[in-house]
Amino acid sequence: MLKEERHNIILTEIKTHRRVYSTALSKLLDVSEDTVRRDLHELARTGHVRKVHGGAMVNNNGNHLLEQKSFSPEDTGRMRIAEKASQCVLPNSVILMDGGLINLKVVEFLPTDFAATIFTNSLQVATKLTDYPQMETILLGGRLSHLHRITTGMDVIQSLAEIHADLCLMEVTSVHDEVGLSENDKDIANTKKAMIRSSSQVTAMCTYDHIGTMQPFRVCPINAVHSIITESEPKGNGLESLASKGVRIL
Amino acid sequence: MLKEERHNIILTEIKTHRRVYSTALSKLLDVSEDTVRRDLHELARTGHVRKVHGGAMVNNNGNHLLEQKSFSPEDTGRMRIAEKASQCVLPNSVILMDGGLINLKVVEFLPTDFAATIFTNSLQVATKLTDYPQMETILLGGRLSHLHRITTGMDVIQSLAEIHADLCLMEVTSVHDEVGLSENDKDIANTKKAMIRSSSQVTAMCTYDHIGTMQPFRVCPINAVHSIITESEPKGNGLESLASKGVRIL
DNA sequence: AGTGTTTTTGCAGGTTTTTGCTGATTCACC
DNA sequence: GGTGAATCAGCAAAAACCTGCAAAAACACT
Repeated sequence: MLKEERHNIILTEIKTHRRVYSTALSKLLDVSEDTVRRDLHELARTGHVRKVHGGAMVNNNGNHLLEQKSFSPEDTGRMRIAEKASQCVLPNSVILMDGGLINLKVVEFLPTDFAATIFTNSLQVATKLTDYPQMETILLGGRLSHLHRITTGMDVIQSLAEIHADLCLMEVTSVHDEVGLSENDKDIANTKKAMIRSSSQVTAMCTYDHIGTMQPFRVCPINAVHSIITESEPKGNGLESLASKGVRIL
Repeated sequence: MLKEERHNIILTEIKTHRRVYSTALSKLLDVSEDTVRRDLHELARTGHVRKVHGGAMVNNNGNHLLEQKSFSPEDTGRMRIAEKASQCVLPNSVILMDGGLINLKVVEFLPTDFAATIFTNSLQVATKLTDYPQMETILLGGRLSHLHRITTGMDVIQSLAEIHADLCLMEVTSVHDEVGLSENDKDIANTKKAMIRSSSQVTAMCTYDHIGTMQPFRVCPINAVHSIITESEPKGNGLESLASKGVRIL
C-alpha cells in the first residue's frame, strides 16, 4: 500500500471517529505500529491531525469551524441519534436500513472495517457502504423515487418478503403515542410496513420535535417498534407515555 | 506496445483505482519497472497524475472542470463514445444500462428533461438519473459489488428475466471478432449475459484499444450484439472483420 | 537498400526511502 | 514510586529510485 493511501485512510478514520488508536490503525492497515506513528507524526507536522499519546485526534484549528458551520442545530440532533443508533449495530448482524440522513450518518459512525450484512433501499446509504470493505451490501431493487433517492413500490416489498433481518433501523417523520408511526407519502409508508415485517427488532429514529406529531399514512402502531431513539436523554423528556407502551427509549 | 497505449492504460488504471503501483503496472504492461517509472514521470510532468514513492495517484488539484478540459486521449475517447451512444437513445423508449464511466456520461449527454424508462444495476447511473425528473428509473436490486458500484448475482439476473428493454447500452472491456465480448469478472459476465437476453437491441461500447482483446469470461458471441461503438470513425479503422459478421459499427 | 540519428528500453551500479526491529526511555495511571 | 504500554533513536534489510550506458528499434535522409 502506498504511504499516501495510508494517510488518506487515517484521515477518514479520524474524521469519522474524531480520534484513532495507533494499535487499531496498525491492524487495519496491516503495518507495524512504528509505521503508524511515523504516519501520524507526518500528518501532525502538516497540521492535519493532532498527535496524542496512543494515537491522534482531530485538530480544532480553523478548518474544523467550517464543517461546524454547515451543520444546522437540527443536524447535531441527528448526529446524536445516529451515534446512539450505531451502537445498536452488532458486528456480523443483518441490518435493514431505509433512507434518510440519519441512516447515512449511522454508517459513518461505524468503523470502516466493520463487518455486517446491510439491506437497504437507499442509494446514498449503499454508495456510502462501498467504502466499507467488510460489509455485505444488498440493494433492494425497484422504482427509484428521485426525490428521496430510495426505491419503493411492489418490487421492494416483494424483495423484503424474501428476507429477514436482525434489526431494522428506520427513520420516521412522525411518532405519536396513539397513532403510532406515520408518514406523508403512501409509497414510503408501505415500504416501511414491509420492512417491519422482515425484521426481528425495529428501532425507530426520530428527532425530538417530531415526537407527538402525526401524518396521513400510518406505518404501524407504537408497540410494533421495540426502541425509539431521539437526540435527548432517555429520562425526563416527556416520553413516558411511549415507554408505558413497552417501547424502549434510547 | 506503443508508449501511448501504455500511457492510456495507466490512466484508466489510475482513474478506476485512484492509484497505481509501479510493480503492478510492470507486470500488467509486461515492461520493466524502469519503463513504468519513466512513463509515470512523463504523465506527472504533463500533469495527468501525481507521482509518489512506489507508484502514482490521481491528482485532484482543484475542480473537475479542469479535468474535463485537459483530458487524456482515453477520456475524450470515452466522451466521444458516450456522445454517439446518447444519440441512439430514443425518447420514451425503455433502456437497459449497466455500470461504467461511459454509461454515466451517456446520461450526462441527454437533456435534463429527457423522458425514458431506464433499468440499471449501477449505483452511479441511478444517482445521476435522480436529476432527470422525466425519467422513470428502475434499480435492479441485488448484492452490491463495492468495487464497481453495481449490483450483480442471482437477484439481478432474476429481475432481468422479468423485464424487457428496447435497447441495452453495455460497456465492455474486450471485443474480439472470434471470441466475441468478454470480461475479467465472472459475476459481471453473467449479469451482462442476462441483460442481453432481456433486450431487443444490444449496443456494445468499447474503447478502440480494447478491440481485438479477450478476457477469461465470455459474455456472448459477436453476432449477439447489433452495434458496436468506439471513439474512432466507423470506416477504415480495421474493424471490417467485425462488420463482416453483421455488426453495425458506429 | 544504406547510413547516420534519435528514441526507446532494459540493465548494472550506487543512492535514497521506507519499514520493521531492538533496546532504551518516557508516559499514563494506579 | 512501580508497571505496562507507548514512544523514540538508531540500525539494517528491502524496496524503490536514479544515473549512465549500450543494444535495439524506429526514423530520416540519401
